[in-house]
Amino acid sequence: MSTENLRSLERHLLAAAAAALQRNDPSGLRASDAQSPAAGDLAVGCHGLAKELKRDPQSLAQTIAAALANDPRYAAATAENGYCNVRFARPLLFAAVAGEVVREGERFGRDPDEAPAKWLIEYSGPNTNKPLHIGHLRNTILGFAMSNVVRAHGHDVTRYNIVNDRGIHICKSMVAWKRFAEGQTPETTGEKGDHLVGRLYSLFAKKATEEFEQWAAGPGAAEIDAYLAQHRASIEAGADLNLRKRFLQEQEKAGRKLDFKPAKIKPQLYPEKMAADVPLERDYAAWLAARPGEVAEARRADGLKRAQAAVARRFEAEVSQLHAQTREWLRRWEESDPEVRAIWRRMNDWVLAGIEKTYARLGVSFDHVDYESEVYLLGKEIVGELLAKGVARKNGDGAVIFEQPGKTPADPPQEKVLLRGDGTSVYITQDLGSLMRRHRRHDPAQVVYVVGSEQELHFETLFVLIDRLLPGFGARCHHLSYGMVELPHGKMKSREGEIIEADGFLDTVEEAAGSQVRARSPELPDAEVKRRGSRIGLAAVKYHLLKFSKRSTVKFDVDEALDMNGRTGPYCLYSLARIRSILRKVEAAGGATKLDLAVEAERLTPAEAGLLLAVARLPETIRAAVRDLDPYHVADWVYRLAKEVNSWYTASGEDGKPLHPVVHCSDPATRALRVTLLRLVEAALERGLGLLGIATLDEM
RNA sequence: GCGUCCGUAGCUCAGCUGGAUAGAGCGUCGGCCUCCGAAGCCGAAGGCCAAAGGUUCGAAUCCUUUCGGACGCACCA
Repeated sequence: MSTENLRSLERHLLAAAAAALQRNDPSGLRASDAQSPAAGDLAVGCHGLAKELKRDPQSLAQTIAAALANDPRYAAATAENGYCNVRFARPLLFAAVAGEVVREGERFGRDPDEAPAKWLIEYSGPNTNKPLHIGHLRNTILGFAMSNVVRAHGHDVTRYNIVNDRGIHICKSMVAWKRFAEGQTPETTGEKGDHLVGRLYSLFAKKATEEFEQWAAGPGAAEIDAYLAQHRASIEAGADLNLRKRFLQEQEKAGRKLDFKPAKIKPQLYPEKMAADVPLERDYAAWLAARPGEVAEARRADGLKRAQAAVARRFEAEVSQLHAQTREWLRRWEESDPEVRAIWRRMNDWVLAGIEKTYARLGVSFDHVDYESEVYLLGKEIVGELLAKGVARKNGDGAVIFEQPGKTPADPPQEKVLLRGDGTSVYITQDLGSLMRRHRRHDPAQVVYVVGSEQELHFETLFVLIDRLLPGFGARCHHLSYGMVELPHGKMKSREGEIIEADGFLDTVEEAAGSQVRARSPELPDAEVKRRGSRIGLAAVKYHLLKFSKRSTVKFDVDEALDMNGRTGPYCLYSLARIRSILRKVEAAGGATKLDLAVEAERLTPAEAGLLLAVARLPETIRAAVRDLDPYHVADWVYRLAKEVNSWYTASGEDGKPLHPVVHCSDPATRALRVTLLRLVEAALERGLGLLGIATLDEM
């Protein structure tokens, strides 16, 4: 069997093209996909070289085409628009693609030219005060897929999880449990551990609000009044701005065209904008006048809200019993107080057991788990080193400060706190600790953090800092930054309970998929319906989270995620299930005859050659995904291949007869060829979906 | 104010190391189940690629400015 693959075919092509032009190397020439299967397999673009030689691209393409016409490797070569479109000899193309798939087997898709390197990839990062929500879902699915893809490229990947198991938020759940729910355990309430603790966290928020409201209605009332009086002007201005916003939104809803978005109004820009539309301003005055009671109420309520928010800060810090106790528990935790540590350990175990179950159903895993409670002390040491090296300095109250330079002359340097004045650690202290520990353990060539884009600045700082301690290492650390997951009506706010919690959401999708399976196959046993529904539902969710490039913010429309038609996970699964169905029928009919490639490959139609080319593009797809740190490319490749094969096996001629029958193909040689082709596509789809963390199905 | 990212079809998004008629899904409209699975296939309509300048033989892609949007600029994580 040939040892060639698409890439070597491409290299030969470029070399031959360069030789035809009497060039020593193919610089200035670029190989790309042909415009359509009918045009050819690949194309050599001559524009770059034409510029260099000050010649017409088309004449270069013609010279190449003429030279290739005599080369047995090529069945056709034509010049068009400065491109030389090339069709490989069929047996060569088939042998190269099939050879690579068979040769590589499980490893199909790797880059043989890439030297394996040690990669660390961190993703998921759960908190031990609540269950996973869809934000974690995007992170976890993305990180798991990325680690699969980097591994498939040929690297040695270690998957890392970081558990945020310490800090004030954990103490809130603990205080809520101790005060309001002592005695409750996952066993007594029947809840999943993470859900129980998450409920306690919400309970804390609820109790804290009650505490505040009680105080605000009693002893705090005077303080709020004082605040209102003191900040009257700005409060009224704010309330008026909100009223205007409401007015403009109503206008837009009513269909009135506005030349700017009312969603966010910059007060300083506002007057000119409004002046530009005087009728609008006049209408606003009328709108206000028409509802005096409502306007007064809105102003009052809005003002009160602002005042309360302002006063709440002091309340939390100085008055609240609940918050005081939480801070006390955090302090006791750092002092290793036995009672606090025991409760902490117990509740963390509940949460982690629950989250572990969610990972299991998602089919994701990790090689190492770091706990922030274990690395923050090392982090403090690292900060000490930075201090000793003069990278950081202490400020007046003892906090350790790093001054991060700005990016432009207009960008002022920023002071980042690495350690609080009281010696307790902050976010970056812990990351410094875990990163250093990982470096010592693994000496990785590359480190990837899968974390939302809102933390870009944080990682920039982290990498700059680690680079001062380990010169050169900072450049090997990367932040796989991805866009947020938003609900249809806006941003998720976990404190207000406006989240889609992962387990419940997965249940919904799996059930929805299951009921479709049931509708299509009424005779199926329940267990099988459940199994298929679960796979299809998970495929839908995972694909939905990987089908957009990482930068894109995902508006999490549940209906869209539930959609099983079009560019979705279930579609890809369906495509593969159909191939398998055809292959089963072939087996049942006695299998296929042996393939004599030299002869039968000539029967390949352009669509079939296109299918081969699509399969062969996995390695370069993986290369792009690793280059961009974005598994999206693989998701796209899977869909395109599924689409192409779907189109191929359903294609019919004018008479309505299938153009590419397999089971019913009367010519055994063509049948053998198609069976082989389908096996290649099957293997490729299975491989691609596997990289995305999507488990496939034989039947749907 | 400063920084990062973004503005492409009605909607959601690809394409962005400059090159062949700007692609896909959803939605809309019209076909296709005596024919290997209709979670499917085929076709149609729909775009001054935010705007204006520039660089270039050539710009959705590079540069500048303006407008619009998201995120960040905590001794929170």
